[in-house]
Amino acid sequence: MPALKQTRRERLRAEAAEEIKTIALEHMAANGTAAVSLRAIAREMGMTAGAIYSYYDTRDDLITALVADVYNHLADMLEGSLAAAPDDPAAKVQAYGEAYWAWATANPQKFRLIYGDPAPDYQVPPGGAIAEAEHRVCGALTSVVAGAWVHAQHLYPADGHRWSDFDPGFAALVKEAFPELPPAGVALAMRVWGRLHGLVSLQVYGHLLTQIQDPETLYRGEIADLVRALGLTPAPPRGRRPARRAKS
Amino acid sequence: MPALKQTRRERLRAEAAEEIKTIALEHMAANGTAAVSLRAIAREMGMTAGAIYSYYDTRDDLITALVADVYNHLADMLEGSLAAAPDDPAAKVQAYGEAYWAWATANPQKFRLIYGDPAPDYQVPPGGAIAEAEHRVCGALTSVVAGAWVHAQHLYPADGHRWSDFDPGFAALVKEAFPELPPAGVALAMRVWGRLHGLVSLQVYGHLLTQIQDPETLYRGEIADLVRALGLTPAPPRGRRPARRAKS
DNA sequence: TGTACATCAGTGAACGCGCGTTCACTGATGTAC
DNA sequence: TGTACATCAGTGAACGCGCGTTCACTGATGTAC
Repeated sequence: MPALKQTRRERLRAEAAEEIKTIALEHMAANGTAAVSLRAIAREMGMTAGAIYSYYDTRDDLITALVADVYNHLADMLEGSLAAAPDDPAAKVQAYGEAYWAWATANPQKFRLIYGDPAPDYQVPPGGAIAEAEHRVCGALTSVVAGAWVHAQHLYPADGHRWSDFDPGFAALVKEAFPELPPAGVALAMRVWGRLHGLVSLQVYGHLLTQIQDPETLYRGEIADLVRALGLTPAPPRGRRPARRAKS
Repeated sequence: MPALKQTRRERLRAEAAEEIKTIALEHMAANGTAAVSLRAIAREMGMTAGAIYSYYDTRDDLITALVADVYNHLADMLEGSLAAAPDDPAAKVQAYGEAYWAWATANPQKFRLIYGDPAPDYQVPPGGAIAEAEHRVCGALTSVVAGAWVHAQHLYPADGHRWSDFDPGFAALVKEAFPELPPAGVALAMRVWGRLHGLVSLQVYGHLLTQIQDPETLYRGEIADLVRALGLTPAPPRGRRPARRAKS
C-alpha cells in the first residue's frame, strides 16, 4: 500500500503543524499575546528552532494561521449555539450573546488575539483564510439580526444608511445571504455587535471584575435589554414553559 | 536667589522626565504598544540608555507613569466635554459618548494602552496613581448616569443589584459622590459604559472600517438610541433651536 | 567675589538574555526497480 | 524480498540584533563659607 504509506508521512507532518499551533496558543494563554516565540515552541516540542521552518516559512505565517484558526473556532461556537437554540428570534439573540461571552471568557487569549493587539510588528494580511473566517462570524451575527428584523424595523426607521455606505464586497455577501435585509438592518447588526462587544471586551481585559462581583449578570441584563430594543419578547430561560414544578 | 537656582535643576529634571514619557507615547503611536524601549527613547533624546535610570527605576515604572498619565488625559477630556455641555441629561450623555469616541480615535495608542493589552510582561500595579485616575473616568460616567437616573429608573425596575455586588471601596466612593444613586443605577452606568465601549473598541482595532465607510454615523445612531433607552429626549444637535434659517 | 566641596545627571562599557532566521549536514522514511 | 536511490524532517552551530539593567566614572551644576 504505497499510497497509504505516503499519507502517513503527510499525516505526521500535519499533526506536527497542528501541535505547533496548539503550543503557540498555550503560550499565549500563559504569557500574553506577545509570547509566541518560535524558539520556545520548538523547545517545548523537543525540536530545534530551525525545524519550525519546515512547517511555517516565517513567524508571521504562523500567526496568520493562528488568527484564522481562532476566528474559525469562534465561528464554530457561535454557529453551534445558534443551531441549538429554539427557532425564535429572541432566543437566537440570547444564544448569540451568551455564546459570545462564554467563548471570550473561556478563551481570553484567543479573544485578545483577534480583537485586541495582535503580536507586535504583525500586520493581518488582507484577504485569505482570515477574511473568510471573519465572514463566518459576521454571517452568524447578521443571520440573528435578519431573523429579528421583521419585529425591529419599525423601531429603526429610515436611518439614512444605503448599500453604498458599506464595503462593496461585504455588501454583496450580505445581499446574497440575506436578500430581505435592507442596509438599515446591516447597520443595526453592527450596532448589536458593538453593544455585545463592549462588556465582553471590558470583562476580558479585566475592567469589570475590579468593580463588580458578577459581571455575567450585568451582561445578561444588557442582553435582555437588547432583545427588547429589537422589538422582541424575551424567551423564558430554559425550555418552553417556566419549570414551576421544580418547587411544588 | 539660591532657591530659584535649585528649582532650575529640578525643573530641567522634571522636563526630562516628561520628555521621556512624550517620546514613549510617540513610539507607541508609531510602532504599537510593545514598542516602548528604554534604549530607543534614550537614543532619540541623544542620551545613553543608562541615563533613563535617573528618572525611572525600571521600565515598568515608566509604563505605570504612562498609564496614569493617559487615564488622566482621558479624564480631563471627558470632564471638559461634560462641563461644556448644556445642563441637560440628554446633552450630557451625548457629550460623554462623543468625547469618548473623539478621544479614542484621536489617540488610538493611548486607548490601546489602557483598554487593550498593556506592554508584554507588564502588570498594572494595584492602587496608586492609576487607580485614582481610573476613578476620575468612572466618576465622570457615573455623574452622567446619575443625572439621567430620575428619567431612567422606571425603565430599569429592581434589577436585583445590591451594594454588596460591587467592590466595597468602589461602592463607598459612589455612595459618597452620588448619594441619591441606588445600586441599580451604578449597574446601569457600567452597562452604558459597555455600550459605548463596544463600537469605540471595534473602531480603534480596525474592525469597523473594513465594512462600513462612516463608522461615526453608526456610533451617533447608537448614542441616540442610548439616550432614548435612558428615558431622555435627544437634545437638538447644536444650539437650543434647530437653525432653520440657514437655508431660507 | 572667590574658593573648596557636594551633588547628581549622564557616560560608556559590559553583563547575559532570547529572539528570528540561515545553512550545510545527517539520517530515517519512503520509492522504484 | 532486496537493493539503490530520492525525499525531506530535523540538527546544531552560527549570524546579528536589540533589549533591560548594572557600575565605576566624569564633569558640569549648585552650595557653603
